[in-house]
Formats: sequence, C-alpha cells, structure tokens
Amino acid sequence: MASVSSQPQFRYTQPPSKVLHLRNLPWECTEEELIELGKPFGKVVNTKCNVGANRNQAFIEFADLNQAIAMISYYASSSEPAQVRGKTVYLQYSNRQEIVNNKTAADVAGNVLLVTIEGEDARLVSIDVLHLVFSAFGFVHKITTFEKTAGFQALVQFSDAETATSAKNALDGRSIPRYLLPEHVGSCTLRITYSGHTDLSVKFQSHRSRDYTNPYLPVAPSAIDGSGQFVVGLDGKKLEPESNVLLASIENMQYAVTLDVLYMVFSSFGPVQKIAMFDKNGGVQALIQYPDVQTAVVAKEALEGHCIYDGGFCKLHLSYSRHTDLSIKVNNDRSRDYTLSNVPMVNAQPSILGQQPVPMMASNPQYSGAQFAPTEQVGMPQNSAGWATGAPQVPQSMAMPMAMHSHPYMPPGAMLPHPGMRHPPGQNGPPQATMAPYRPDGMQ
DNA sequence: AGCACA
Repeated sequence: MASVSSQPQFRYTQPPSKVLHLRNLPWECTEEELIELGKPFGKVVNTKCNVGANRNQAFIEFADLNQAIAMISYYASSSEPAQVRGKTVYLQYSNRQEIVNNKTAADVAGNVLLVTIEGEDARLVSIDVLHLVFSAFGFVHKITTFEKTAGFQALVQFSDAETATSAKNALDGRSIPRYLLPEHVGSCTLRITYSGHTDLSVKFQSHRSRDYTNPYLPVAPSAIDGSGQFVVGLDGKKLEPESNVLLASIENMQYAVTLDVLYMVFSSFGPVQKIAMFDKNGGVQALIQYPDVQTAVVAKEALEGHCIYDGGFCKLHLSYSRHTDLSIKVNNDRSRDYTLSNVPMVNAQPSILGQQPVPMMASNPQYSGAQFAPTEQVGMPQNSAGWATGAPQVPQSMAMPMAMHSHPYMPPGAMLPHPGMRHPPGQNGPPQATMAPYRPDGMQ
C-alpha cells in the first residue's frame, strides 16, 4: 500500500461507524455500564472497555449504523453529556467498522486455567503441589507446565468453567502455602486467568505434564529410570503415581520406631486408617493408609526426607504404594486397622520387639513376607543415595517441617496441626509422644 | 480527553 498519511490520524469529525469510541471513562468501567449507556439508542452487540494506556477508553458497537448515529446525534445536541458514574464521557465515531477481538481468552470463563507462578523459585514448584492446591476445588483432569517469557506457567484443566472459576477466585493472587514447598523455597504467588483451551493434550505422564483421567498413560520415555518402574523428572525427583497408601522406609533407625510413633507422625496430616510394618532388606518399612490420595500427598510432601527424631535419626523416605486398601487381619504391634474395633487384638511381645515373628504375615498367606509389597521393592533403594536427590536438604537438627498451618483451601476436616518435633528417647525411656493425634469431628 | 492484540 502506498502511504495515505495525507490525512491526519484523527480528524475532527470521523465518518460514521457502528463503532463508537469513548474516552475519559472512569478508571474501571464495566461492560454492563457501556451497554446501559448505549441501550437507549439501539442494540449494543459488542463492547470493549479498559482500553488504552490509562484503561479509560472504550468502544461500543451497535447492530446498526443508524443506532450509532442516533447516539452521537443525541449527545451532540444534549445539554446533559454522556456520563458514566457521574463522569463526563466523550463520544465519537471510531475509525474502525467493528470491534475486533473484544475479549481475549483470559476474559472468557472456561474450564482450563492459565496459572503463572511468580517468584524467584517458581520453577521449584512441583506439578504435584499444583495438583494438590487445585484439587481442593474439584477433580483436576490434566496439568501441563511450561516455561514462557511470562515465567513458569501451568495449564490446569477442570471439568467445567464453574469449578475453574471457583479455583481462580480463591487462588488468584495468593501464594502457595509454605508447608507445601521445600523449606528454602521463597514465596510463590499464583496469577490466574482463563485459558482458551478446553482440553489439554497430554501425551505422557512426566515431570511437566499429567493426565489424571488416565493413570495408565505411558510415562515419558525420557523419565523412566533403570528399573522401569518410576518416573523421574529432570530434577531427579520420583514421580510415581500417587496413592492413598504411602510406603515408608526408615533410614538410620537408631531408635525403635513403633507403630504408635508412626501413627502419631502420620496422623498429623489426616486420619490414618491402617498401618502395616514389616521388615525388608534388613530395614523396617511400613505402609500407611489414608482415606484419600490428597492426604497422602500432603503427608509425603511434608515428611519426605525428614527425621522422626532429632539428630538425623530415623529418617523417613516415602513413596507411593500401589496398594489402595491394606488388608489388616489382626491388630498387633506391627499392624493395625484404626477403622475397625472388632479386629482381634494380639498382645505385643515387647521384649523382642524387633525380632518377633509377625502374626499377620504368618497367619495370612496372602501377605507372606515375600508377597506383601513386591512392587515397592523395585526402585526403592534402602540408601538415600540417588533417592533423595530431589528431597529437601534438611538440617539434622530440624526434624519436621516448621509451619504446618492450616491449608487455606482445604476443607475444615483436613486442617494440618503442627506435627511437632520429637526428641530421641532417653537411654531407658520410650519415645516421647508429644503430639495430639488427628481427630476430625466425624471420625469414629 | 483522542482508537484496541493476547
């Protein structure tokens, strides 16, 4: 096109257009106010507000040119200027014939949210933490994360726009709770808009993307470790499928870790339904069952790599079990079903605590020692080398995470009391139980 | 108080 700049950009009188340009609007004028303003003159088919550097301009598009002309004509001769919130608004024909792209995807409510994680350490926020945070509002179908100029971002897909909206309203501008983040990680604030997407395409379960509707989706080839069992993210963190049952192995077990101690520690995050302890590879392991995956995720995130006792003793390593419901046949000092009161109780034999036969295992062939947890054995190194590379580096003196404040998004029953820190038992005393077990109101 | 893109 040849230059046509013989005409000034703005002429005193624009040629008529269905679109009117408004200026000098109050700071945050709504679409509704624009419609109210134009309605007496015709049908407003489109608007755009908050235009310009000062966000004080707007456009109104009428169905017919005549309607736009009517509005301009009226205010041209009216003694009362057009006003919004008492402020005089100046009108003229726009130099365009229609409003284009009135709404960006970010303005249209949809079932997928675009989440920007702000903060120095935004990249350290795991997809699991995001999943946990957003799951408080409804089932999260899929999450993808990616790096853009805007920073570290995620797309979070809900079932519907209503659920997404409730999450957006509750979380936009808020920070991820401290206790969900590794201790050294700084504040991470969420900025949330709607995404134009309606269904994310997740090809693999990986450290960058998850499809929670399809747990059998293959894991990314690049994220499978030597055992072929677990997903490993770029940060080396294990990303095995989440479960309501945690497998705990205890490193540096200088002090006996009893079932009661485990119950106390894990009850801080929600009702513990069942615990089964067993010996494996010369160490002690335990399966801890929660009623739901979310609680297990919180407990795992909070406890992984931490020590039950001060001084680096009894360091916990947690992974997700493939069990979903433990079969506890008998209550004894190594296994317990806290949901039942009619399970036979077998008296513990305290004198040989670490060596006694395990009645549950012996009496129940289904849970013979070899069969009890075969899947967890794979990829579960007993030493911490290679395992805890992604785990928070915890000072030896700092056993449990500090601030276990209540989760602002979780239902009241899921509040997290401070688990407290235990000190090693004295030479002749049992571990001190300082913490009140979790007791939601409805729990029997 | 003067024309809009993510």
